[in-house]
Amino acid sequence: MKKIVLLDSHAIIHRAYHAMPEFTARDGTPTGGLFGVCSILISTIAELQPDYIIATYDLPGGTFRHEAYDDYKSGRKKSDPELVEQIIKSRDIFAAFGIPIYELAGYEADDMLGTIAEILKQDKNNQIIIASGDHDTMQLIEGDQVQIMTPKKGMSTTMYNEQAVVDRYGFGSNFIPDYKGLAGDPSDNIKGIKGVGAKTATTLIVNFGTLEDMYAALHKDESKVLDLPGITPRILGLLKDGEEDALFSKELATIKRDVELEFSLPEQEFKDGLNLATVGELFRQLEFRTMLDRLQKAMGIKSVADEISLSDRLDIENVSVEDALKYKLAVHLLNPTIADPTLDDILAFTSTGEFNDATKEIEQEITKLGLEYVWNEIEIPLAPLVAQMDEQGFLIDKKLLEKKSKDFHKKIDVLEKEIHKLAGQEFNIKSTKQLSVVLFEDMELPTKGIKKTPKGVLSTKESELEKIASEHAIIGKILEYRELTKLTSTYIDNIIPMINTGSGRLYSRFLQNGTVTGRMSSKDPNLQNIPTGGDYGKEIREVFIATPGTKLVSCDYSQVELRAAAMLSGDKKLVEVFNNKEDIHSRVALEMFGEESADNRRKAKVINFGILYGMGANALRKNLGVETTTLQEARSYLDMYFERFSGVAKYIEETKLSVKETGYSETLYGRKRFFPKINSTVPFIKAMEERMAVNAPIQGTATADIIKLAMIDVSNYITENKLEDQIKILAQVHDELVFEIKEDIVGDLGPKIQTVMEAVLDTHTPPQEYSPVPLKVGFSVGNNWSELK
DNA sequence: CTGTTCACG
DNA sequence: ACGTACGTGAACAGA
Repeated sequence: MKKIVLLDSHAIIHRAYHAMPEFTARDGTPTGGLFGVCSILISTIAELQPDYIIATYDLPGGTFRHEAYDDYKSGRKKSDPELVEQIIKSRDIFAAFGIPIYELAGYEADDMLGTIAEILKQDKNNQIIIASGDHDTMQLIEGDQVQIMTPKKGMSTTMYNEQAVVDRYGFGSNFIPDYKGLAGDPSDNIKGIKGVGAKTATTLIVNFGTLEDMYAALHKDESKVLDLPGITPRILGLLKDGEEDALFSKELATIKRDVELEFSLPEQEFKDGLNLATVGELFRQLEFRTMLDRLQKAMGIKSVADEISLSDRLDIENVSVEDALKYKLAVHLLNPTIADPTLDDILAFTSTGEFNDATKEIEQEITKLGLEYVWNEIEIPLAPLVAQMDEQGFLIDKKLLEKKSKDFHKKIDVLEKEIHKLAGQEFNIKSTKQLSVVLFEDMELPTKGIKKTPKGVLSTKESELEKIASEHAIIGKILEYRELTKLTSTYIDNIIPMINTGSGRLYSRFLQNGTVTGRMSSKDPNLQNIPTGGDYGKEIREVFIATPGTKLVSCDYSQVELRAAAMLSGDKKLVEVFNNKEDIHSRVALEMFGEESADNRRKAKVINFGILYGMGANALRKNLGVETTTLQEARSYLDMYFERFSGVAKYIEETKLSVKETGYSETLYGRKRFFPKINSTVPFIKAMEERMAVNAPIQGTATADIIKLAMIDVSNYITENKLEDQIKILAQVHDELVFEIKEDIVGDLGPKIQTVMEAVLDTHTPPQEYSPVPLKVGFSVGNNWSELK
């Protein structure tokens, strides 16, 4: 079975042009319509996975229909020059994709579609899908073999087969020209019979079939027509008078299927003929940065957009891929605000545009800033491991996930109905704007103490809605609805199509240089924010399963950020607590409140985490609970903490001072983050820079340097002991590594990995003085991700 | 595209 | 008087 997609290029471009904002490239050329065409093309590829794609075009100038009828399509506005320009350029897109174009003077794209479909359907092994912007082409539908894909609201689409046409019109697709002959089609300025509308036309077709058959019957015996419901003597008169109009209109509305054109399927299937380098080059010219990535996703190619364009360009520069990657890592260390730098970011280091000149400059900068350690000992050795992790993927129980999708949708439907009932009206609960109006204007719920969004609308975020939860039962329902729709759309429905149909695994992309603090990030999908908490979170983690014969293992660093804070600050008590293996939150509670009750420990925990982020009194109060804590109390807690843990206070002050002098703060291994606005005269900006400057070394030491070193050491352990087939790293979640380990060896290997991870500071002596603190790694085993931790 | 909300560490 | 606790990615609405 071959799936062949026929594109009505004009319809697609018109739709794309009007649906998209007015993009322009840097040189001012309009590209919005072209962007839309690429998007539609890519989503069509993703959805249908066609074996062949063929495009058709209208040519400028009249068609045989204009010759027959002066007013054909005369009601249409003339196209904008911007649109015309993009129609011409759109041919380049199809050319780059290797999609053949069919067109013929005197005929419309529809006639090409009709003719090509007619030829292709002779082979019953061909399935033909006509992607069209409007409903004109419906008449070409035939059973399930020839179907139409038309746009729905927004960018989504609907498929029509024969049954869908019958459901919609009440008759088969072959009667659509007859229908237009009677009822007309205002969009093409086809008149039909004046006074005959959709209802009458449908009645007549259902009873008589084609126009010709209807008129034959009518000429024979008018009473048969008059017997039909809704057909009055007046309408009969219209039909008799309009016979010529009707037959002419039908002719205009009939798509040709026998245009003389030489057609043959391309020699290669679409995916084999596609040259990514060519398409990539076109996207670069058009400045569509994300498009190549989307195309590769659509085609199920597991590789990175940048890598393709990179290797493509490297041929020209004669530079190895390894070198390019290595210097991209260096560029990120020099300017961590650039996430995942490109070749251009490397070349920006020199005015000559020569790769080799740029590398000389970059190396000097790395040395000057003392970044050699992070670059050579952490980032470079890590790169191949991240690539391995990307390729490994995570096995998913797709059946179970699909079942959960159904269950969750059922619950959502019930909640939606309840919410609409309680509100006394139907509205889009997902729209914060609509929700705000319904709750605070229509239902007049109290607005006192409810914060506004920056745009001045009353906020509907969870923390605000909780304030009025007791006022009305609808609030609880809304919060539950939110939770459920969020989880369902993000972690169920959007994950299902990302599961590789061959391996059943889910492949995320981990970026080793994706964040300013040196942390990794994960995307498409993000495996670092899969829900943990609650019943629903558990349900989602259940579908991440171990490959048969293996177990999932999680090794997570316990309180690694607080330990990093201890190492960096050298605070006596903090270091002592970790060295004595005490419970840090209890100890802080004891120091601050004199006793370690459960509630004091909870408070201490909030304070501990807040300190890491540079929290102020207001924020502390909010997190401890505004009901139970006054601002005074919050202030005194902070004062007390800094008094008892004066080493931490000193570290914070010293960090701020040194950032003002050097412009950066740094991690234990010398990774830098730069703060150009630290001396800002705007108090808020300055304060924010200071908080970030204090947090960056802590976050960076713990969840960038240490975990990255752990990945390297674990990997070395695996290679040294030839365990490559026994254990795989599946994911990194900042302070946690998730592995898949062969069942029979997991009992031995698990603890070994744990030991390796706990030893990273000993294995890699930091390039600067610090106060050593032991690292602790937790360990858990299970058959799915929900059983871990 | 931007703004809002919310999932994770 | 208040958007002032750090770092992410993603979905959705609305323009």
